[in-house]
Amino acid sequence: MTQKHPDRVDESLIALRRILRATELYARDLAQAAGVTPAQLRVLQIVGEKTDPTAKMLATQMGVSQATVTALVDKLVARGLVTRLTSAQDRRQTNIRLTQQGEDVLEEAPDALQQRYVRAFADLADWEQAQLVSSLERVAAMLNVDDLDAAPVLATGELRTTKKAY
Amino acid sequence: MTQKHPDRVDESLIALRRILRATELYARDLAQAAGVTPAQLRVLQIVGEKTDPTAKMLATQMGVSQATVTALVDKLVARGLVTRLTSAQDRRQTNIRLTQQGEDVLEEAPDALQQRYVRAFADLADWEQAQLVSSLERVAAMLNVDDLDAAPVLATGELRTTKKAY
DNA sequence: CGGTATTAGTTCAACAATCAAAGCAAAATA
DNA sequence: TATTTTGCTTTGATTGTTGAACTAATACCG
Repeated sequence: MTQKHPDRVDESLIALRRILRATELYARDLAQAAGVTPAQLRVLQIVGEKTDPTAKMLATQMGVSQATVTALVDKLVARGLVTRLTSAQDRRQTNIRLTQQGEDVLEEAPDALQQRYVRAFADLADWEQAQLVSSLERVAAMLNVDDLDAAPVLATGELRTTKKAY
Repeated sequence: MTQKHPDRVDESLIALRRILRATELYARDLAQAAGVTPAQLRVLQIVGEKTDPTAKMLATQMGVSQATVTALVDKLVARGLVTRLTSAQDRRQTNIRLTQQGEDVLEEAPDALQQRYVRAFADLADWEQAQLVSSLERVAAMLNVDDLDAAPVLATGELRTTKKAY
């Protein structure tokens, strides 16, 4: 395929990088405002979205080891933001649940970045919204890590030697 | 303005989170493959992009304190990947420069994620590329990224603009 | 000039995040 | 029942991170 605008891939990468950087930097301020660390806030957010996730689910979702989740949950328990519940179905499992205090912390987290985004999104025309969703989902699919994980060994060597001039 | 499709903002947020998660998770694998930690790889990448940045510039770009940069650079110096140079103009400043070994590490980082993205991007039709760039830049603007110069680098993968060899 | 303030960077002490390895208890399997 | 697997915790170690105190160089101001 002929590439008419070789700069575009750079432009898209730059925009992506700016998005990543903005969200990453903001995550720290947000966590600090919530009175917890960024990693702890991530746990709180996931626990708030799912219903009583297990430690395993948290580890998978966050991409860290179970040992790390144990340490993080320990601290959240010590702060009274979550509780551990031994699963009735499988007593090896531990469900993590928000306490009222934990819900309050999530509730009061002033997620200005997301709010600003939501507001700006709402101001777009209908077709612009549709296009944005379509583009973001396409990028997400293009970055899909699951596919990378499916063939890790093949990826490295094959992709590096492939000279895909564009 | 009337919102005809209230689900769309959620869809876009979900897609954004997938993008963030994919890049974050992949960053660790990439750093491990490069033989350094994620934070250290970020330093290497920034040093590789700019020309002899100061510690202050690194701290600003990464969004961390100078003390953190000092610690990170210490380890990279110990591994022989960068060197410290006292600035001639302002002898308070320290410029960080890649060693040959540091350049090698960057060069050999098997950034499969970015390569995958670039290849997928290249396969898009011309108008699709244009739409994608437009959407991503719009999102970046919506996040109010009045940011400094972002390099065309995705997560931890380096884009070699001079060679165009993905 | 000389004195003071600012800036760049390091050091230090403390805490948070992270993981591998080992261990333990419960469930699954044979 | 015996063995294996699974889910989680504990332990021990390393890295990342910061604020505060410190040094050195530059800038500012009378």
